[in-house]
Amino acid sequence: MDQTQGPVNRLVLTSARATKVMPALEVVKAACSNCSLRELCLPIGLQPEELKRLDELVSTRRRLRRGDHLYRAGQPFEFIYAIRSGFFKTDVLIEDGRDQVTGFQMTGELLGLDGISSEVHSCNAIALEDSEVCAIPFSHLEGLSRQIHTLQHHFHKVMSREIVRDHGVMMLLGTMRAEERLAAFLLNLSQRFKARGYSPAEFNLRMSRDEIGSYLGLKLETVSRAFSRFQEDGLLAVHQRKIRILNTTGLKKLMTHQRG
Amino acid sequence: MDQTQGPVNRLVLTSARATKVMPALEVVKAACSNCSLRELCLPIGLQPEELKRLDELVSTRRRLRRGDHLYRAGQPFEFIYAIRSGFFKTDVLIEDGRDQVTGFQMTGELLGLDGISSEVHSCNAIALEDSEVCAIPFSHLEGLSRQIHTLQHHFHKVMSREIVRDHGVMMLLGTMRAEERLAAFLLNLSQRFKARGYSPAEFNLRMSRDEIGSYLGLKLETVSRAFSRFQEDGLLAVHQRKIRILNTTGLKKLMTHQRG
DNA sequence: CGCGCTGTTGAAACTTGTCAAAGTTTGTGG
DNA sequence: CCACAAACTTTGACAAGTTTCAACAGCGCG
Repeated sequence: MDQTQGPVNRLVLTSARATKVMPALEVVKAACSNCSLRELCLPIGLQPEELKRLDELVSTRRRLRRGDHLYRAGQPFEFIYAIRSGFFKTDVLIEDGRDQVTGFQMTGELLGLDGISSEVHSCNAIALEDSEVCAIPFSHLEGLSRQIHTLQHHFHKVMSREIVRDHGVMMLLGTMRAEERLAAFLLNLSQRFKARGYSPAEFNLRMSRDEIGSYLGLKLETVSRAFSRFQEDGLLAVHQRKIRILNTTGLKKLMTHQRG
Repeated sequence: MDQTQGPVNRLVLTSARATKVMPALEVVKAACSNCSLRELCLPIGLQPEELKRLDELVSTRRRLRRGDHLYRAGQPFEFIYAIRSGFFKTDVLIEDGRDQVTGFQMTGELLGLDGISSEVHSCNAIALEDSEVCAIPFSHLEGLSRQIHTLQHHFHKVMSREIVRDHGVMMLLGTMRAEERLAAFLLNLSQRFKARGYSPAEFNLRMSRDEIGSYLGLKLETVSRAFSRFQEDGLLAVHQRKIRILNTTGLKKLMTHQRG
């Protein structure tokens, strides 16, 4: 991630809630136990002993270049992926050619949960910048989570969180108008960058206006106009994909403003 | 469920009342092993021995009248609920007063998965007709699924299926226009009724136009107009909440029709 | 230095929402 | 069992928001 500002504090937290600060950072090897993301990712709350056993699962690392597919809809499901670095989008396609971005995923988040239900991936996952993921064989994960209660519970929480997130997006798509959607989108990104130790006020978008539009159920022109409007109103400074939030409260107010 | 046509195959939806009337059957107890839904619900694929152990979990039954809340957003999460009979909706509310229906659930489906992530329910679940559910203490379910591989895997599939379903709704909300959304909605209901042994062509809607609209991201007037249009075009026969699908292919074609 | 991709802006067209009124059904209490 | 109220549904006319189409600007790359 080439954030405009590097990590301002060293990680960490899961949801917007728990905050914890880790002072030192060891060298990263291909193991959860010395991964800087362990408090953000799957290993949350595990004991050192348990962590070691998780290490054995995460055998494979995979590097992707910008534009590469991590997996495609229709491919057999085998792995859950944890994002070590980088930025992804997932999208679904239907026969008639329409498609929609269903999410943007960043460091510490899991990809592939959609594949469990039918043993086949139901969406595409595409790297929006050079990225690295840990591939976790799902059957092994199930095996280990039968042995480690904490891991099991945490995994269930992650899946549930995804469901709750999706409900939020449904809400956004179903009830908000264009500018409200974009405000909600930016505030969400801001919060997630913040949670990862980056500036919540200034960041680079990894996705195009078209991809934002697809995610928000809008045409790219509408997204572009909303950006312009926000800039006119002094809420943002926008230079291409570089965003600076000037007025967070203003954005929040706009987002929750009753329509009409 | 007062379907316009009873079950067309032998999948019997038992209520306490129905049981009394059927002398040949044993009295229905609060157990999965003699529940007619066991092939639709959580116990799929379990061995008789394993089924017995699941029985011990499902201690509580709960009856609800039309309009009753099964749970409310903000309440502590403790149970997963399996619908034995009836029909539910879930909805989310945000501060500014907006709300959205996030789903309609029927027999054999699970409710409450949203609560796992934060130990608190994130939406309301409301009965749209008199209903009955089995309450499954989630911690027990986790415990048992650490012992029964099949149960664990099936539960993961159910959660994943919910995620995939949500992606479908996002697609619908993000890319489809009003009539396409309603067509998709009706075809989905039709399919689910069919899976339960009811007529896929003729059914009663359990929800109001307003609730359909909320789910589809439309105003009730728009839903009403779409129904009228479908009727004019000979796709449906609509009498209040009673729907008869006259032309399934027509609906499908309409649903997948490119916009423009 | 120009080409291609991405983003911005304008005007017109289209879809859906809003407001309003009237029709229909359901539920309740006399 | 009827009458009335409340809730729900339908329909029309108009307004608002978003998309579509089109032209152009800016940036990055070869």
